[in-house]
Amino acid sequence: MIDAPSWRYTPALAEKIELKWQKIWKDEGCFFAANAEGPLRDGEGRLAGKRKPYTVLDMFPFPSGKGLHVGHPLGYIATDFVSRFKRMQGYNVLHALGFDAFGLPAEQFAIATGQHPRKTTEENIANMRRQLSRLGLSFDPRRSFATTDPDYMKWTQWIFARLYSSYYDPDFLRPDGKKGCARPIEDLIKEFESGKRKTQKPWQQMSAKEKSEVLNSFRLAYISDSFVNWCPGLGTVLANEEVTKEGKSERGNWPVYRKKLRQWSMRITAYADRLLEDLDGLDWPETVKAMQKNWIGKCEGLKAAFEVAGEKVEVFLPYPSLLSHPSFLVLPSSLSLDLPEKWPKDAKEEWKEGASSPKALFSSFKSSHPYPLAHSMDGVFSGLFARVGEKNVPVFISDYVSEPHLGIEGEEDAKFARIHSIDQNPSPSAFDTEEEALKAAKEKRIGEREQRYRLRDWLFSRQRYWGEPFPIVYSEDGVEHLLPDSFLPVNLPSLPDYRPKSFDPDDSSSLPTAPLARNEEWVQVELDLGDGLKKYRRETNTMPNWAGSCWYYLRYLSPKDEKHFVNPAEDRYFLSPFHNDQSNDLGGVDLYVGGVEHAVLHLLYARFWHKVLYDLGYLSSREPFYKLFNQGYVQAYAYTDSRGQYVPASQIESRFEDGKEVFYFEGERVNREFGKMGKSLKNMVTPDEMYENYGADTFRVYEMSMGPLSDSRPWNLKDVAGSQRFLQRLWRNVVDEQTGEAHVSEEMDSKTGRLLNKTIEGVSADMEEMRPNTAIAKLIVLNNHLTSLPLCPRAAAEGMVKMLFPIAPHICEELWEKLGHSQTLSFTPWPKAQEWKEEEVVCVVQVDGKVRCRLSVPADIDEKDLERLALSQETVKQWLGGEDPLKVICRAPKIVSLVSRSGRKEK
RNA sequence: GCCCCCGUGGCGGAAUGGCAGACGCAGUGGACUUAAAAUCCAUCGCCUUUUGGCGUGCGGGUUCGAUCCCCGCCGGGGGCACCA
Repeated sequence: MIDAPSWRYTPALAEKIELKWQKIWKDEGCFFAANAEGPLRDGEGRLAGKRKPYTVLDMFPFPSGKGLHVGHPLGYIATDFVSRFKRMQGYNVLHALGFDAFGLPAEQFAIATGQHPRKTTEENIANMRRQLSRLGLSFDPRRSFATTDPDYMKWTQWIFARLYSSYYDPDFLRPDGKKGCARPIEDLIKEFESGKRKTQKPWQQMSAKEKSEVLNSFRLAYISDSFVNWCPGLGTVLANEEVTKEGKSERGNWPVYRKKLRQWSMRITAYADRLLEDLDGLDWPETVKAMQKNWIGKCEGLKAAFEVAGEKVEVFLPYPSLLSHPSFLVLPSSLSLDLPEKWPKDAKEEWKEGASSPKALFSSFKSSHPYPLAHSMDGVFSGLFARVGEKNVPVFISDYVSEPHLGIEGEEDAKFARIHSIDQNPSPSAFDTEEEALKAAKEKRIGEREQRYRLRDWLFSRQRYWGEPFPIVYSEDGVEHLLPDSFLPVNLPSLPDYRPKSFDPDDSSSLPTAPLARNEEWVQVELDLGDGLKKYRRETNTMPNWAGSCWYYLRYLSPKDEKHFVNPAEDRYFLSPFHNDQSNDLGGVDLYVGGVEHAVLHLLYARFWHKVLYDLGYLSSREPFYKLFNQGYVQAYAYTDSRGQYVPASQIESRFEDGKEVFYFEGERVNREFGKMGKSLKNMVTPDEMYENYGADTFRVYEMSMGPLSDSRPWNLKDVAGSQRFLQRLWRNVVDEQTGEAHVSEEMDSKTGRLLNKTIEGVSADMEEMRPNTAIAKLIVLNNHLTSLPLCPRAAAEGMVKMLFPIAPHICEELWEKLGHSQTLSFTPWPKAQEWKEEEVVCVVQVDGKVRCRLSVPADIDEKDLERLALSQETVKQWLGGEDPLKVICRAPKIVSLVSRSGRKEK
């Protein structure tokens, strides 16, 4: 400690260097991306909007109250090295980070800490900014915002208004010349008024309420009656996920009831075809494409055909898996159904209606429900159609024994439900048991491809406080009215108590109420919507937090634009098709990095909005995200003692016993497990600890070197030392630890030159393909070689520093400066490999597939010469047993493969 | 159950048809040191140890040559959950 040279690359020096460069970058506006026009045009004069744009996007973070662990920044470090790499290649890189701050988690955190969500959200954002800023990420600070900012919320509401004011015309030509386009609802109204499009009752004779109903069946954002899981005990509507199999709430175990509720939806089903078609042109992981395809519903189904009581029965199964599922198949042969007394009236009526009229049933399926027959029970039974002769009859496949929503509580009740839902004469002549029916169905299945859209419209209302209010009011006749754009944003009123109301848990007749409904002063308004001052009631539901995350990437382009949600010139400059190296006409963000957990919903919703905005002429690109990359997760070891309790992972001692690693906590042997990083498993490591003990650069290098970016990997604190040693060695190679001055040689030997060249070649390819782990390995090889030299050649040092800069920017800037440069590395051109020829290469000679000899040969050796040379080798002759080879394969200059006569015989 | 992905040293992982185990961690031996840390050097799949033999979950196949391509198993992970 006393003897440590004053210029050793210690964590303390690393911190000093890191803070120094972070300040310089900030003061110089180093990461300002340049817009095509307007106030953000000049990007600090460096780029002047003339370069090719490159947009790098991180998935919108939610500012959690729990703080970050070392897994969270993984994706940000990845996008940062890509951004820095692209800047060095001469691109105008747009890289920004905002915050997705509305939604249930934010509200729950606020409730738990007894504060207002706006306050907790702002605090959490500040904390997250602090933790991230210490990483030295190259975001453009001018483009950051939160979804809760009134200025942003205004445009979210504005986009909702466009969706509400549009309908989908399957025959209208859209900008790319194909059929099917969103159009203003006014066009539809004109068609109704002129009689060009017929309605059941003449349009002119309809009441405002009737007109509203008709239009809502066309609007892309529409209001209708849908089912929800209502839990009076919690005073809230629950997601299906939050309801247990017993039909109770996961939290609190309260009864849950199915309720019809008037709420908002998005007509995403209208875009199903296009959402499927355009997937093919995207540079996305195949698994994510498959998940979206599966979700949208054009999946393969099975047609099963068999006979029941002399009649041919065909069944289409949208889930191929259900046939072999341990479920049972019941086939009624008539349409008369006797439904259980216990079933709610609604469900009974819908059931009968659906069963007796296949047509009605099919249309209701298309509009909102995934299963043709089971919609009234929604997932209780996977009800399907069967065709018996000319008749359509219901088929049930189920493995549920209990369905509390319908009053079916256990095995006995479930049987009751089954028996009553099938025919009185269940055709015993065909199948005596369900197993037989299943077997027959399996054997006779016809593997035809069928299409059904299972995709369902997107439920867009939440009975919650912390979300965007709808720009909607209701007149006294119950008809909804859109607020004009000049009324936006509709801000949230502050409520003394924003929590959900409490109800009698057993009162099934109660209805959920939105917290906003409690503020009568806010709800009741007097407005002039063009026909004089009138009284209205505001919509009291709020939007889900998908709303804000559906379009944030557009706002980064022109964050302060007061006239547009995105400035059209910036949209064209940054996102239009072919805007840089994109090979198709879809356009969109160049690179989108985030977790695979958003593979379906977020990505699907954002694509849907993007396409609508494209149809309406606001955007130039057909897709929002051209390339998608899913980074893996950082997992961590956790340790349990003999009682199964978790013990702090940071205090574990490992020893080697009989060649195996074993673990001790306070002298007691403990077990090692593997799982998520977090407080509950006592294995959390925070970025702050890493900054303090190693520095941000070491942390960045470690996270990027752990393995392929797309894989999940275990956090192993011991391994961090390797990354730290690498940076320390690099530092020592360039800087004299005693004086702090650069000590390099102006000469470079040819061996170092060749290795440098080879490294540039390899690292460039690795960076391009987002393989930082192998790039770092190659840089370590070069660095280890430089360590072995008496003095590091300047050219090699400068090459190293340039190549490592995207991953470990601070130390590289410092070394670059010490090497005598005054400009930041950020815009220094990425090194180019020289054209050079190896003179001599090693050739491998194989006999019967085994390497028997190595030859040093001229790189441009001719195949004949190489063959002759190989055959003249004594060892080769020995392995051939003195005979001529049976076969010779020569791939000059790398390999000669010989097949011996004896080797062939053995085979 | 169905679909997708993945199985390589003690560990994280390299190599995508051409010398398996790059690079890092851990381990072992040594140098330096009063000592420790740090640093540096050597070693580091298994068996024989000398030429060699065997090794990428298992069993087949294609090929001059297979971790890589094909077929069949075994094992692990993810999706199929209307959810933020």
